[in-house]
Amino acid sequence: MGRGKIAIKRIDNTMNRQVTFSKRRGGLMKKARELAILCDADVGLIVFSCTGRLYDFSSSRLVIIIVDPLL
Amino acid sequence: MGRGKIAIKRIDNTMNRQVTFSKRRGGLMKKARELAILCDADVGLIVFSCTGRLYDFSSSRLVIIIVDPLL
DNA sequence: CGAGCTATTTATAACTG
DNA sequence: TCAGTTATAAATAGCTC
Repeated sequence: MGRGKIAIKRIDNTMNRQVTFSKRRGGLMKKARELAILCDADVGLIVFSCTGRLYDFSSSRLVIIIVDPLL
Repeated sequence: MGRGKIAIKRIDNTMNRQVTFSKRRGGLMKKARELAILCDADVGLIVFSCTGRLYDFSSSRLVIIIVDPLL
């Protein structure tokens, strides 16, 4: 989606990769939440950026336990 | 997206909810995989349908361990 | 029903200040 | 860099068979 079509492969340019990561991470989280609400499903989502930062979403009946993100 | 706009709240009609679940689950899995590839991130996604069926995606460096889906 | 079809909405790639 | 804009690609709600 967007002004150009992109192939699904690693984005080489670091800046573009960071920007895409931020935007798509937000979109994915939003859609995870919507699926949980619309369909009464339990959804758990964990995302680690390549720099090791953690982002997550979990619906109310689900718990995500991260034991060691770096292993 | 689609022919009509929908509010983000539980879909009451069972059949519609099942159809939406199937479609959106597929979309969410696809986007999780794309984020992992495009941005070199680790992504883990778990979805339980309201009937308890499990669907998941995890990128190569991540392992999802389900201890007990029903608890 | 389940699989496929589009009219629309939504997400987002590239652009801009 | 960074938040905001916009043109376009992609997802999908309701429909069709």
